[in-house]
Amino acid sequence: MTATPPTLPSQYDPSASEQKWQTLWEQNEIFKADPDQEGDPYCVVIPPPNVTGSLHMGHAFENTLIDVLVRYHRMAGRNTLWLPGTDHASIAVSTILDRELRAQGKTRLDVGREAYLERAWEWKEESGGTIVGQLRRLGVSVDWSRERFTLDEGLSAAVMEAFLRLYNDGLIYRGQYLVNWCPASQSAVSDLEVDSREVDGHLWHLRYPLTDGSGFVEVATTRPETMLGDTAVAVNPNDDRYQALVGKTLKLPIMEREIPIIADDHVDPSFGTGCVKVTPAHDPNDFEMGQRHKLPFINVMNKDGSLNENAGDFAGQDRFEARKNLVERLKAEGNLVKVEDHRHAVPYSERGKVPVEPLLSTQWFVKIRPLADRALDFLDNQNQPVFVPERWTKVYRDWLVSLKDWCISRQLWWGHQIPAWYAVNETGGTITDETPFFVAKSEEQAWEEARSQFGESVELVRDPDVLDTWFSSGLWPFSTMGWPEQTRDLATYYPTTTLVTGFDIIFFWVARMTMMAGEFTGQMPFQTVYIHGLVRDENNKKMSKSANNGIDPLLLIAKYGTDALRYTLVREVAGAGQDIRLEYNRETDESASVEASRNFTNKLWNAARFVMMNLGGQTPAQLGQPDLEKLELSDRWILSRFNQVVHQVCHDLDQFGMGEAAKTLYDFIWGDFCDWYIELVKSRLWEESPARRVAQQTLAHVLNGILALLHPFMPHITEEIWHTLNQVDDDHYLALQPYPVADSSLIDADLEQQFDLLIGAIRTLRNLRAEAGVKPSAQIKAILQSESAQERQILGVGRTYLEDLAKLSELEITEQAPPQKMFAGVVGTVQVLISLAGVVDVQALKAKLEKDLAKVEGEMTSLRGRLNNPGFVNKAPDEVVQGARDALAEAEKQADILRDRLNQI
RNA sequence: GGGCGGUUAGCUCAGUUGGUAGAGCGCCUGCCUUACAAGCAGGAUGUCACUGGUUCGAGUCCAGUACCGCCCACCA
Repeated sequence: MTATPPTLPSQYDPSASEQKWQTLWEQNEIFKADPDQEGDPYCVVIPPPNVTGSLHMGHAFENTLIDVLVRYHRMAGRNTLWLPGTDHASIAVSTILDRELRAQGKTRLDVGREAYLERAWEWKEESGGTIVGQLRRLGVSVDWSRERFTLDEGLSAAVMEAFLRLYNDGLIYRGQYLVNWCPASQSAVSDLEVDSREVDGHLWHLRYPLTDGSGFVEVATTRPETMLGDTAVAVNPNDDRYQALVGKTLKLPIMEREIPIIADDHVDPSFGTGCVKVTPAHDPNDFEMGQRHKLPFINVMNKDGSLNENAGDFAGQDRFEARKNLVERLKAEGNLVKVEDHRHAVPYSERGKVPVEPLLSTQWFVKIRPLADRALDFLDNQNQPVFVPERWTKVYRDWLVSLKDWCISRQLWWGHQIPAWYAVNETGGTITDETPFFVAKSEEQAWEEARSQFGESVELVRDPDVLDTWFSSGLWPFSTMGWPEQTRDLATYYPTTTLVTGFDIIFFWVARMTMMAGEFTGQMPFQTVYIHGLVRDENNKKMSKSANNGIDPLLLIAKYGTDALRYTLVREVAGAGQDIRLEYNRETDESASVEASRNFTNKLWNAARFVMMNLGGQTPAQLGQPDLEKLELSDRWILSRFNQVVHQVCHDLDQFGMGEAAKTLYDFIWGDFCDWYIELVKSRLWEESPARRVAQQTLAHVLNGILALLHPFMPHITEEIWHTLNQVDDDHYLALQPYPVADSSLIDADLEQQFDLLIGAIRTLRNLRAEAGVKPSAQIKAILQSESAQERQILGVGRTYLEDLAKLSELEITEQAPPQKMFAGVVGTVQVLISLAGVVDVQALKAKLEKDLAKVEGEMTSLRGRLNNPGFVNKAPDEVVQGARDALAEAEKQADILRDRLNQI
């Protein structure tokens, strides 16, 4: 299967290669975790994508980041598990299925629970399959043998167990409270599933007459239809204007109901008239006031958003239609004082996209304070989990502090059905607030308990509602490993090491996991939470379905390859936690930044091709490690640079600096390795000699190292090249090779500095050639003059490099400046001269020298200014002062050389 | 109303513990040089948002201002 170097095409084709490795990795189960393997465990659970369709760019981004970390740690020797899976996404999938039914003119009630769920599972298979296929296209190194789904058997058992334990501990209760009701999905939703939107609405001022006929009270409302359920009007107890009214009663217009005027601190006397209508069954504040003052709770609304029989004449009308009609009626009766335009926040259902209605209903709740307080305790006393970037800690903490009880029941069918059975025979065959119920792990157990309490004739009906999706997701880090059983996986891989997710999900998911884990496992479920930013579109807009501005990762993968896309996403992420912007042209489906990464893959491909074509058919193993005794300057330089880079990349990755690591590798591979080392080594490769062998060893060694270093970022192309380079078969994989470890004995800062002089000299020579208009192919004579013996020595060692890369036919290295008229430049204190046989553009030469001189003189002025400042000389650290003196000396030398040359013209 | 990010080359962004600014893309010039034209060589480009402060020295630290963006929040 391994190709031979000469047959490799000059352009890398990702499409065949990527699929090949994805298949081989999976078939050979090389990412299958083994709890008995040695090494410190490193475990990540995937943030399970919803089975609502397909993956978007955010998923590609997130899973790429995870894969970089996971592959790095796996190669670094950790016992690694990345556990994949998907989430059933109760509301989201229900919304899709309901829409599908509606298109057929049906509702879920028409098809029945069983058929509905059958369809839901079909949908899950389809969408889940798509998503899993897309994850494979990303090349993620997950353990597919451990793939889980939040609604599969094991996880369902975990959910039941969790519910039961919380219930038995008094942390789950059922009761009638005001919930956020979404009339579109006809279900309760949690506070988090509500978005507030600024809406241009109105403020209706209504007039309620006093029962004793002594006048009126004016109230204002943004939802006039709720007045049908008013059971009081409230004023601030300290409001002098109304103190006399407190205790009196009003006659509610239309309903003709007598309602009291109460005093409550909640009322802000400075807003509006200072009088507030109180509708305890339809407003969260009023609900609390209702409780405080023991007011009646009158629910005037049905679950579909229409008004009910308590709304009198308006019964049966939709809430917005009723609003219009009611306002007309109030106006006709003279009780509408005025209508003002009013911009205000309206709570919208995140899923249903309609305003939510605070509605009184019976639901299941998790008593959250004990759970939240435990998570806070872990955070405050043990700093767990650690957030990266650190600033998210505060966001997480603030939220836990202010958290209220969590409504976990949803009036839907797709999900974990609540394990509560009602003895409906006790309440006339239906489930009411008073129906006795049994919470049990199984139906059998419920029956058993029911019979022992109510006798054989008891009739049981299971609660039709399902649990909030996040209830099961909250258990994900341990339920996926077999909890509540004490499994080998749990013992080894739990708590997990790192969780990678977006900030938008800290509340929804991260906090739920920490609370659940604290309760059930007594530990935080992960050590570190790495929070990444959003992927924004080319206009810096958040990608969203509604804006239809998503960029399909599959499209870019098809065009540029998975590795190119992955690399783009990672290298953009340098500022950890920052949003990233993806360049994209919607006309052509092209992305300049992904193209740049694709070019990088091609660069690597060709560098590898060059190396392999010059190894004489030998593998790195056959060539052996570079023979340190025989290394020449450029070999020692690239090995120094390489080890420096290994050190840097490992350091960055250990600190979650994936973007920095990616950039470091780019610069090293393209700059140091391709632009310099390969060019420098070429002349040695042309002919058989001992020098050639060291060059081959070094090339092979460094390339192999590059492949390993880059593998977490670009797993496919590196795997492909690695197999060809090393001529190994399908029983070995780069993905399982050890990550390079820096050999600090090969890092030589002095040598690198010396090498910079050579590079500088070559650059100066090339610059002179270009300025002088010398043909690129022409060989020329050059003189390098320096008074420094050390500089001359370095230049001497690098003589062939200078000759090769600056295309010199002759090179003289001298102490004394030659008098001839020559084209000149300067690097360090080296005077760089090229001869110009015949034609010299004197003006060009003069202009160049003057430009260089001006620059150097500017530098000198600045340095002198600093050194003449006693404050600087006395207070700055010695090495800084010395550095400035050295720089000034060099600049003066350079200026001398340049002036000298100018004078000669 | 609270809180958090951001503001650096035409565009997208880096900038480590304070020591006079970098990359990619784009642009200009010249090259199809036997790894790569998805390439090579050379070049141009910046009142580091604004104001003040600390310091010998500030893109970097402190205070404030402006603009952009995000999160949280029950003003009817």
